Amino acid sequence: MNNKKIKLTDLAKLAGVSTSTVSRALNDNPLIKQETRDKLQRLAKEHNFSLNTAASRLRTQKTNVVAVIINLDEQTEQSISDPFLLKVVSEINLALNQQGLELLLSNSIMAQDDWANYFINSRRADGIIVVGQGKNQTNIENAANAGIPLVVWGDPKTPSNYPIVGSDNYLGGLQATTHLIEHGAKNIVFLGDPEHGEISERHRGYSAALASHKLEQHVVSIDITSSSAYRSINQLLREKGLYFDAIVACSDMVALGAMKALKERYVSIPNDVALVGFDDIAMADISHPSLSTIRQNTQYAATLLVQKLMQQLAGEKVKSQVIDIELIPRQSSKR
Amino acid sequence: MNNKKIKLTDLAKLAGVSTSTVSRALNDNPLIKQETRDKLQRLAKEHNFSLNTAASRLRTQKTNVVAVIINLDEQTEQSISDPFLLKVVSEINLALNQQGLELLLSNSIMAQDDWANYFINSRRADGIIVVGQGKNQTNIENAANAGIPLVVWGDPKTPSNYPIVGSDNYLGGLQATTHLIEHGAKNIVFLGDPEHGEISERHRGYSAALASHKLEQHVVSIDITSSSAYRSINQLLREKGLYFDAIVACSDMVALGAMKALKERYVSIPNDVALVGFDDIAMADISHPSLSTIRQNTQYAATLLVQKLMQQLAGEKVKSQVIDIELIPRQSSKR
DNA sequence: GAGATAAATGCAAACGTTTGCAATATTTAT
DNA sequence: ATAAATATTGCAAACGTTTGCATTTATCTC
Repeated sequence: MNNKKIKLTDLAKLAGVSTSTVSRALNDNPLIKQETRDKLQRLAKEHNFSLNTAASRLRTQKTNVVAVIINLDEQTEQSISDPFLLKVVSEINLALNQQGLELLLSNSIMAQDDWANYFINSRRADGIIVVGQGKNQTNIENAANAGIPLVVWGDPKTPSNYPIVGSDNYLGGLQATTHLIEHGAKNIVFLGDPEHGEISERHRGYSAALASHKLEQHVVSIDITSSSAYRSINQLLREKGLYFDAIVACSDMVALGAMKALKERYVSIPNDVALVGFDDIAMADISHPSLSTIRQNTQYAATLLVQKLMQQLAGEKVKSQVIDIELIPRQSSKR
Repeated sequence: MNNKKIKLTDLAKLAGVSTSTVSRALNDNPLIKQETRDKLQRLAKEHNFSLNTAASRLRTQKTNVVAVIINLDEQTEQSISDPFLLKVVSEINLALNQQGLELLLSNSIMAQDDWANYFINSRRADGIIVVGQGKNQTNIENAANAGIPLVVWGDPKTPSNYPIVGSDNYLGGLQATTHLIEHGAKNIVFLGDPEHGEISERHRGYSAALASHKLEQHVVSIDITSSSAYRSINQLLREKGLYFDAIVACSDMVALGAMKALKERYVSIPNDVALVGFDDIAMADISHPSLSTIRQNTQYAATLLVQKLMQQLAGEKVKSQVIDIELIPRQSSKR
């Protein structure tokens, strides 16, 4: 490794041209003759030179960084345990990179409350992608009101002054429930917290499906974790017995937690209880019986999130967008 | 939102003090009277002011950012599907934040090959945490040789000129295998790629356990994905029948994939085939039968990784460190 | 081949902090 | 009360790019 850190000026001296030329050449500015550009880029590579991003950011007032905030509910440990959220982040990372943007990962510890100030005013990032609406939208709303580029992964039907990209949760809930009904279910439990952003829409879909078949609701409100599902189904069976014949779970992890409780008590799936999850995480296919679920197209969602963010960066106004979901029927609902 | 972006100078004017004083006050420099500090910090908050990180980074030559590189093997889709890696990242994020550091997430798309140059020379980050050794260590070695602050999550027993934090994979493999032998297994399959960094050590442990009991090896080399495991176990059963009575899997996801294949063919777990995984992801406990596994203490690992990185940033030399693993016996190996 | 147009390069002023050193205000010792 | 020591604050020069404008060089046009 060389003794001193080389900078743009040094490179310019070496090449016998001005710094302007080097700067433009390295940024592939067509003002500079192709030949010169090539030569300088080669030189830069040779000398292991990289533009100092701190300096360029200061000068250009752009960072090419996007902050991704995993918006977890206060104490629910959803983030760490649920592969789905992390998968979304992973897809966003890919989508950002394809646009030459970098991803600053953040849970809500650092950012505290004032996202606009912490991320944007401070020039840490050019825009924000929030993953998950959580129960409480005030943080998001404040950021949006501050007029910063912002996109949210969540339920796109939620009325909001910021763009939300997400699945058609209502339809998802509806389809999942209808699917179970069509397979003969009469007493369908909804397992999940109907207060929670995205999930409340799924619950609405569930309600609608039941209503149109004159069936009764059975809502069991729990945290979005498999262990919470496991415990509550266990308790239910103990205290009330098997009063239901199907479950619509608010996520696959929740469904899998429930599944375990059922299997342990020798409740047959899908014969005694049919089951549909939400998300289509890898485990849904791997579990046995495999889990019927509503697939969310995270990859498409990620590109859309990034696209909408970039449009905002370019000054355009963008709107929420609903992404189609898809029912993936597997063994857990086959009778 | 205000019309103009306010800067340090403006704040200084507002308060009737010099910029030096404001700068020091906001950085809580004890040179400044406590009273003044409080006043200025309050003023900053009032005016929604945040230091421009681009400027400070340029001036201080520090970013307080750490790049985390998910080091995935060329085409294996491990990263996206395996919850374990993402959990590690999540823990690292937490550990970094607790130290006031931010996390720049990167898969190897952006960074190309020259990590030192891309992340450090360019002042994108102060140091690098690499998650996973992969099959090929040259990228890591190059970065290390460039003399940049670097820590790797991997197998700490790998000889290297950079510090590696990771579980005692050899012992893990040994314990998993011994555990199965003690429960009567005679023909134990090792399911995983013995060429791969961390896994090769697990394989060595497996070999050692077999050797000391005079048992024969059965290595089935596969990608680190559940679907790959599913397919290969299926194929094995079809082509060779049930010639084994236990499996040591190189990860939980792999174990779960295998489990599915077994269950589908009505091979009883653990009676016909006992199973031990590696990682202890959430699903291990939720699967049915629950999966015995070797738990990796990711949380401790994360704090250690961050600690060692910070020591390097402070100029110290640090060494690799082995983290204890723990056998978690569950149903999949109980006979 | 001269004048005009277009292409390529250079000059120098920002961008918004931090910090060594100098300067001033405050306290302490005598 | 004065000198010396200490606690606070201010001055001004960096940090390494980018970019509008001026300048030089090459290419046309007639």
